[in-house]
Amino acid sequence: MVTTLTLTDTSRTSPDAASGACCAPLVREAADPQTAAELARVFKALGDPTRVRLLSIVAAHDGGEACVCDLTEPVGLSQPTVSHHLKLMVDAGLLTREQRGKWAYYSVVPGALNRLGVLLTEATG
Amino acid sequence: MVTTLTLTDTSRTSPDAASGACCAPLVREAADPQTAAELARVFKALGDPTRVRLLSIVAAHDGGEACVCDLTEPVGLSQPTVSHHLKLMVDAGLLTREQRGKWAYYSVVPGALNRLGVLLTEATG
DNA sequence: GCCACGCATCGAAGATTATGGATATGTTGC
DNA sequence: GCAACATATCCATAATCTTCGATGCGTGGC
Repeated sequence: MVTTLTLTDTSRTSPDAASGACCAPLVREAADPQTAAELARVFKALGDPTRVRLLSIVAAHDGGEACVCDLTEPVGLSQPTVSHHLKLMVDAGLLTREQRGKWAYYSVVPGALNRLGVLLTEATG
Repeated sequence: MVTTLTLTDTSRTSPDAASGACCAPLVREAADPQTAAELARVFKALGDPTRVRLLSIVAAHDGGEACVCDLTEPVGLSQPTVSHHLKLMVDAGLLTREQRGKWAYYSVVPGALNRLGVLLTEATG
């Protein structure tokens, strides 16, 4: 059901994938509908205060990863809700999930935020 | 009703404003709830395909500005809908509106996207 | 196998959002 | 003031989102 945005690893995936380094800085030329849709999906994943906090907490956590049990209390939401938000960000290509034993460890996809940032940053030079 | 995010012009506004250069790159330390909420509001404004396209079209347009009449046809939506989306982005501090004659010209707030980008970009050094 | 634990999924309720038709507001020209 | 035009606002509807309780699924320990 999800188009697997492939913000994940542009080194091996098709270059037309998504918010990767595929396209001009958003400000240079009008984004085509498909690119806009893919971009919007990532932004939408960041468009919720809870998710921003979750992402930030995960990134700042020891080892750059955290399990759900580390996250429910800081954001003050139920475990299903936190799992739901995490899944959204995984689908958006912002987080990865790794199951180790009974725990599911989430971590920020390396470079995902950077690529987004580059897209936003106008090479003002 | 809107908190006027002040992504607009950090040179004269209070430094605690919003997604300005106020805070660590989101990945360095866990964002506090208020910062997360302010950030999320900007991301939410970008979390819609139509708005991404509108922003992109405006930015890429001649003179970096465009009126509503320039925008309805490219996105294929009604004028009220386009106006609504534009207002959302103005409230989020991404666009500015300037009325000149009968037309309302929208343009990207200088530096707004850059500041967002910096927040996302982890100073990997 | 059974139980406890961590987490995902399901289902539902409430809130928010996107969209456009009708209409109000503001501007220009007469 | 009136008419024409460009936008904004209002209202209603359909779609989507957030949230959580209940429940299912996988793992580890006994």
